[in-house]
Amino acid sequence: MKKKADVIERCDCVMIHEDTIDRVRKNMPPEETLYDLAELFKVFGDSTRVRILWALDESEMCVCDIAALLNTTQSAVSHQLRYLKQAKLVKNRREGKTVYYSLADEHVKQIFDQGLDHILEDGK
Amino acid sequence: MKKKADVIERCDCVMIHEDTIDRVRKNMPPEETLYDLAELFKVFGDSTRVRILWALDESEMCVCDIAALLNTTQSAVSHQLRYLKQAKLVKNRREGKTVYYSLADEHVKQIFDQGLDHILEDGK
DNA sequence: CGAACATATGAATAGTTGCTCATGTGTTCA
DNA sequence: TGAACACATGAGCAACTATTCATATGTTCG
Repeated sequence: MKKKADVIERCDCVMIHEDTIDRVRKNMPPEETLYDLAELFKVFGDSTRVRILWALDESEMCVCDIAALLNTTQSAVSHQLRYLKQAKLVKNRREGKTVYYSLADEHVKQIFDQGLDHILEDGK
Repeated sequence: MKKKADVIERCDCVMIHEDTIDRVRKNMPPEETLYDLAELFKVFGDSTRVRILWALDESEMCVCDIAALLNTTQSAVSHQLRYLKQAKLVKNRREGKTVYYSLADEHVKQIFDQGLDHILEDGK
């Protein structure tokens, strides 16, 4: 059947459940949305960034404070803060020589809590 | 002061807010927990895996179906499914030659929804 | 058993990423 | 103005990752 060949371009199997595929496809968000979603979670997928975000959820902090807290370098923290700012998850304000960072999104803690649920639940 | 030198090993700045750092440190979860949390989000940080998980939230599917739906190869899907299974996010059952995968965790959709909130909110 | 099919997996590769190191920018203060 | 400090940033590198390709495993059926 020609239709099948059109739909399945890269799968080397014979399609088994075409109705399922069509139904699922209809209910899926646009591919771009899922791509953006993955990009967001990529931000949370690094322990340095997770620790920074968790710290900022506790208190506004300057770059030097964060570096000391995480026992890493100022440069590494600064690079990650730039990343986090691009993702609109943190904001900053300057006060003299010091730049204070804080959370820019109230979802962060909620997302963390959902993730913790998973981790703690099955004792992984 | 000697104490400062002990605390700040890798930060090349003079510590400014020692009280803030101490307070935040007390309220932070153990480092291992935050590491595990980052590992979990790393799973969600890839659009192929996000699409697989979203699809499985709609319906149980076999490997071939998923590959056709995502327009990718059976091998790529199979590799990612292994990853997802290790993360305890999917489970599978065999029925003859076919292996059906489904979600193993009801948190997945909730975590996705939280993430979507962030994306849609500020029109990123 | 052997062919056909669905899936799994190991090795190789191209692309990505997080850190370090060196240096640049912006601010304060003497 | 220039030294000192906090922070930002570009280049380079080592480590990781997602896919592809080839092949192996497991199942059904004639």
